[in-house]
Amino acid sequence: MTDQPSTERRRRKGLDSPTLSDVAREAGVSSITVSRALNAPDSVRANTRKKIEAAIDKVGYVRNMVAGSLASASSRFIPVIVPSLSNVVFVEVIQGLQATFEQHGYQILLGNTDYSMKREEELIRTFLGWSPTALVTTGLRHQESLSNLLARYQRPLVEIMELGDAIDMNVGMSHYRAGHCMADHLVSRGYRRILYAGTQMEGNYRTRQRYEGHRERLLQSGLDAPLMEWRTPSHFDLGATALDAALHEYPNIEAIHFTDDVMASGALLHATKRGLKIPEDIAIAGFTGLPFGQALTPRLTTVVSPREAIGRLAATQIITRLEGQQPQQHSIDVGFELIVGESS
Amino acid sequence: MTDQPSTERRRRKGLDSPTLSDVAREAGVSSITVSRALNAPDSVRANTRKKIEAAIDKVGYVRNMVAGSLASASSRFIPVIVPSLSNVVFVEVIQGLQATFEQHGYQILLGNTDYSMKREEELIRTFLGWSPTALVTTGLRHQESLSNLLARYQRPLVEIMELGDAIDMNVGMSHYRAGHCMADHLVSRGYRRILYAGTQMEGNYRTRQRYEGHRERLLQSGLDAPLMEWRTPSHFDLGATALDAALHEYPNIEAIHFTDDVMASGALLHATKRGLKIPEDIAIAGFTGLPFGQALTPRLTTVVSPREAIGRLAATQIITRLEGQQPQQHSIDVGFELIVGESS
DNA sequence: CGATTAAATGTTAGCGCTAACATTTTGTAG
DNA sequence: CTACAAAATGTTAGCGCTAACATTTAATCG
Repeated sequence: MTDQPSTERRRRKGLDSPTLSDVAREAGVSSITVSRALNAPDSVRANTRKKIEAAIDKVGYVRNMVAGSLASASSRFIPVIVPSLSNVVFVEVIQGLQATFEQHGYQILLGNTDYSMKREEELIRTFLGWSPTALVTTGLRHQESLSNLLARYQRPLVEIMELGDAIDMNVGMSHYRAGHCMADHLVSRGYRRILYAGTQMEGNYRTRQRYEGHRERLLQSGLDAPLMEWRTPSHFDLGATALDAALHEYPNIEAIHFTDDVMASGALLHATKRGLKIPEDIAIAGFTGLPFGQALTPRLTTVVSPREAIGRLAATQIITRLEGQQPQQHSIDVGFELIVGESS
Repeated sequence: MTDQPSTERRRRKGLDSPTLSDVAREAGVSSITVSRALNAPDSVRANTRKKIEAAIDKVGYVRNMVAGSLASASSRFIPVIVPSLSNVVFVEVIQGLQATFEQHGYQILLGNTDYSMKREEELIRTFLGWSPTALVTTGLRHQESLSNLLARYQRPLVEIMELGDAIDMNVGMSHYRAGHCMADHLVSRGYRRILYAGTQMEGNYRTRQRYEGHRERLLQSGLDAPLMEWRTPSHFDLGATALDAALHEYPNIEAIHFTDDVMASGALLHATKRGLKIPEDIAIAGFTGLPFGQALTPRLTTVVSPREAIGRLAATQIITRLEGQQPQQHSIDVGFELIVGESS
């Protein structure tokens, strides 16, 4: 008769840690007021806010973001999908994104596709379960089912790295034009037998877009546009291997336009070691504008794009939209710059 | 009389997306069974599972991870705190962590401290609000208040990169011994006037631990252990600057032991450009074992540690514990390897 | 083949927070 | 000092899922 068994029937493990109501009780207000003090401090009187802050300290309150996200159906998470972390380019883009998002209280959920569109879709589907505030993914090409999904997505979405028909917003550059620009440089330097060489052109199709631009420019001058491709990831040693292979396959080649600075630098260093004169015996060009390419002698000719800026701009586009405004433009061309070193 | 206004009083925005119960209704089971089919497929009969899977497809169910995390008080998030993303070392460690965690369905929450212990504490406190499953942070030194917090943390915790008294578990190497090892190499090569040079030794105190080891070895042989330090982040150009400054300050110097391969490579390239012979005029050594250091001529002498393995091992330690077992050892020494190039 | 046990499924009650609406307090003008 | 609007705070009811216990169904055995 003394107990009330039915009342006590179930008990959840309930982390003993204090909750909003503990803080509220301590501060002598209701829990929604504490919630407001945390989420919109200006909507609470300074005096009340002070009491709440004291109560938070006193009880050692740690905010439960999960509960908040469930109640508000939004999580302050922003998934960022990149194809690789081995390529510095994406790391720098991420840094730009992170720096900007952090200032606004958003947290990146990093997803790595390894250049697989299937993986991209899986990752995005999983991340959607976290009620993300917005979405950032790499490239404009996706599996059809993912494109459909994204087209219906109601929150800000930025596709980065390239330019074109974006689902929502877009920050990037034209890889076609970058390839065209480098080819133009090489042709105008007087090189005629120019090889395009690199790796992973299936998965990283932007590499191939640069080749298309390159090819177009060579054809304009009535030149052939030979191509050599490797399947393994880009690496310094592969640059060396590629140079040997290229000289074997095309003994008269005058210039090699590599898909990236890593291979180009590897080739450049290897050429020097082989006693080849650069650019007299062979000219070398890269893409990306990595610091070590510019530290070499001769300096590597390359095309550089503002990688961290891509991240910052993408984040800014999203923040603008989240603040209820429309960004100036839905598509931002960050452009690129030709860096002419002594390697060409 | 037809309406029931009181029943309809409030309505939450309720994302129209289907929930577990929608799936359950469709499959003709209860929602907990659907939950089990997702979380522990083996606990549901194959037949039932099939019906549920069909229902999921039919209604287009997307799992709400937030609700699940709240109900279970655990989120499958594992925060990873690193001091920098500009240093490839940490990127590779993250790749190792991610690869392993992904296989087990855990998601990294990436935090970047910029070598600030204050920032580290802020990040961890925020991440704790996400009910993380475990925690990974860099280094053994933290703000006192954070150390106290972590000491009370009830879930797996790995401190990476260095060796010593860990709060819970530990994966790393001895930076002291690495510095000692390189100094030993240089001394045994016959160099006597050896400079230690590098950057950011306050924040990245592991750099200084290597100096301590270096210094100890030189003192053993009765040699001086001069030190030059810059405040700016490591960079190829800084390596060049450092070389000039070192030769100006210590005209007779025979060898320079740099804090990292980036500066060492920058110095090496700059020395070659200046017409200095390596290692005859000046020997150069680095730390990290980055690919481009090994692509140079002469190859850079350096110390390499298994960076991705650190990540994989740290993740494995955590997984082991989450599976209810005790890992073989709480502290794992991944060691390091001296790579002797032609630069020393 | 009924008794016993194990496996599968169901019922109920929250997890800790915030949206939506309700009420009280404060500020301001006449 | 009242009337009214605006600002601050409160009440209530979930968000969508899973822990804990309850019940049903299938499997095993003498």
